[in-house]
Formats: sequence, structure tokens, C-alpha cells
Amino acid sequence: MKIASWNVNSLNVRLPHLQQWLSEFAPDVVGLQETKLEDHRFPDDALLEAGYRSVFHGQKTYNGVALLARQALENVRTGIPNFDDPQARAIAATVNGVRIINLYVVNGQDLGTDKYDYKLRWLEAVHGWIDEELKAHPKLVVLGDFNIAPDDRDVPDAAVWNDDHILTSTAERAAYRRLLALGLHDGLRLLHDEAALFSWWDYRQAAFRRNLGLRIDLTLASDALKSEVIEAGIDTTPRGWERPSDHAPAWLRLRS
DNA sequence: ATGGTAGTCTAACTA
Repeated sequence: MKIASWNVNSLNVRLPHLQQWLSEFAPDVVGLQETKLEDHRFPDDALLEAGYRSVFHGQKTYNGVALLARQALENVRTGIPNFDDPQARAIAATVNGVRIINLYVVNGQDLGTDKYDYKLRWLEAVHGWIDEELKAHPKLVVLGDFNIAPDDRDVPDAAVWNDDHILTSTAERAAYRRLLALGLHDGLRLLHDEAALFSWWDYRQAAFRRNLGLRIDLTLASDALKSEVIEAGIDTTPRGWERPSDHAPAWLRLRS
């Protein structure tokens, strides 16, 4: 079972990219972020023709998440329980007995801003949610655009991306480690320990060509699935296409 | 520190 996460930065613009990538990569489940589409505009018919059912939670202009799967998507939930959030950033469903939580974590802009405080509160609410989901569904995958680079291997320059920088700050990384401590494992790091395996590159300054990126798109597997993760990676191919998203898909494969 | 690019929607916000 191939499970992937891709921030498409506007599904309206990137639908052809998604269709191409689905046919080439053939994932079983995909979590999308930044669809930027209201639900009535979601291209579920076009995706059905590509062989994927979809559930989605969107809004105009910003944010928006979706889950696509070849098999049925059951027990769908949108938004974080008991957390009043005007921004569409979370969706969950069960596919083939595996619970999937898809997150578009708040960017946070800069330390000391209201958006940064919102990011930390949002992550705290997600922590409580995952805690509950793990009790109900031991076979859990949490994936998405985390807007946190877990450690120094995941940045091009640790002196720049330091404890006081957005996406790598002490509080953000601590919040991420608290999620892992619930019983989750970074799928890519179960199998690969090398540095500079990035999933996002700024559109500016030829960052992709120079591999000046960050690894902020993650696929996490629960304790119960840890030994089932037999492959993981980042598919940089679509980042090299014309008019690409600034993110590449991160993925893992479960044995069954 | 700023600005560089992209998407949404034509002003300014978000990333």
C-alpha cells in the first residue's frame, strides 16, 4: 500500500500535474494540502476517471485538504475535534483498515507573531486528537505539510535554520517531537538517514536546481505499522515539471 | 534586513 502526501499549492492550477503523477506513481492513498478550492469546486469527477475516490475539506483562496484513495474512504472526519478552526487544515479517513490523518500545519510566519502562537496552539490540539485516534486506531498514518523541518539533516544550512527561525524553532521542533512521542515514526527516517532529502524548494533564486530546500512534508507511521514500512522517499520528479508546485510528494509503502 | 516568485484575485495577503 503506497501512501503519499503532496502540497499542490492550488489544485485548480495543479490538476493536470496531479493526474499525470497519479498515473505514473500509482499511489493507493494521497493526502493533498493547499487545494485552495471550495468544496463545490473540487474536481472529484476528474479524479474518479483517474481511478481515485476523494473526500475533501476546502475553502476559498487559502488552505484546503483532501484525501484520495483507490479503495473506499470510511469514517471521514474534517477538522480537529474540539478545536474551533476557521481554516480548513485537517481531514481523516480509514482506508483498507489503516487510519489516515492528513494535516496542513500552520506556517507560523515568524516567531512572536499571532500566526506563530496559532501554530503552537494548533499543534497542541492535533496532539490531543492523535492521542485519541491512536487509541481507537492503532494502525495510524499521519501525513502532511508539517511546516517543521525535524532536524539539521532536513535543512541546507543549520546556522540559518536555527532555534530562533520559523520552521526550525525550539518550540516547533518540541511540538513535533511530542507528536512522535505518542507512538509515531518518521517513515523516511526509518529507512534513510542522509541529509538534504528535501520536499520543498522556494520558487525564487533557482532553489530547486541548487537543492536549497527543506524537508517539511512528512509521512508518520504508528508503532503498530512501524515494521510494515518497507519503502519511503520523496518523489522529486513533479517538482521539475512546468509550472510546478513548490512541494514534492513524500511517500511510504506499507507491506500489506 | 530585504527581496526574490507564485497563487488568488486586481490589492494585499499568504507562503
